[in-house]
Amino acid sequence: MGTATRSDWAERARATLSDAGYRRGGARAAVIDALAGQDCAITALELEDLLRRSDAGVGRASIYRALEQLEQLGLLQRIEVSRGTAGYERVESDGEHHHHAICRECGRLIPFEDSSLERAIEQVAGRISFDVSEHDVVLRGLCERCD
Amino acid sequence: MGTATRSDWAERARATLSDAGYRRGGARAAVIDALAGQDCAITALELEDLLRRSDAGVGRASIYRALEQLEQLGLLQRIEVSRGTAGYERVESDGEHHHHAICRECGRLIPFEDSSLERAIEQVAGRISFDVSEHDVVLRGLCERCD
DNA sequence: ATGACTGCAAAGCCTTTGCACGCAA
DNA sequence: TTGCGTGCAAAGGCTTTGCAGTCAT
Repeated sequence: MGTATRSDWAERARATLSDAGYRRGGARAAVIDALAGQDCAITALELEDLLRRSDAGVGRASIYRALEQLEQLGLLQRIEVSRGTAGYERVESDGEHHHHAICRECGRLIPFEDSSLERAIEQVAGRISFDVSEHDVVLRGLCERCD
Repeated sequence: MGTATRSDWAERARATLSDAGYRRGGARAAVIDALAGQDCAITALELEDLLRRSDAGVGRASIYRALEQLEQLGLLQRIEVSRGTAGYERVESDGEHHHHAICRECGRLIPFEDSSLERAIEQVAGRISFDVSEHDVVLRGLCERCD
């Protein structure tokens, strides 16, 4: 109970965009649907590939524009997945989220969750004079395959 | 006692480079000296400006090359300070380090330390099958000036 | 003398922007 | 009909690479 589903996110994204005054369009709809099916961060170029294979294909610029809009509305979180490349993943309405371990050898992303880490971050956020709206933790090293 | 100083870092950097078979050169020496004087992350282009003003000036390519070498030797940590731009800061030998709150309005970096956060990260590192060599925490939001 | 170090310019890569056309409202 | 949404191509910004000259060892 109370568990957010992927379709919930897509629904919320459409509603939020609508409330923000955005119209409907095929490209952005395709981007939203694709993001709804991801389990972890995906880059703009990976998204472009994915959309070219399955659906009709979406212009690269439209993908970047959609990602930026969704990020600004708090529906996506942007993280750096490799030198100079950004990945995006859904922000769930219930605040549930994970962080990433990134393998410096193969670039693989391993997601993990940790409640005491979250607690520690909340406490830090409370004691510094800075209005924290989001946070991100990255562990770097070698994954079990590359070790 | 036991407190690492900036010159210690520069000294260690020179020794580590030497041990790794690198020769001495003016450009890299200037980069090391400049980094030794920084309190927080600095980008390659900021470093270029800094060096052009004070000393003789160092080619951009040499700066990037030096930063990469120092990072690979574990003497620098690379962090994304803004969309698509990397900042570098010293890695101290005693493991002492800070993390950053980044203002989404003005881009300012506010460093902070937190021991319980470090403890939580160590525990996470211990329980996932991933060989963690470094970690990074970023808080995003508004700084007190922009709030 | 040998090969690393450096600087300049050119190329790369991801991302953003300009512009004309199409579609939602 | 209005002007947002889209796609293509071009431009941007940071970073890397090729190459010839210089300097450390």
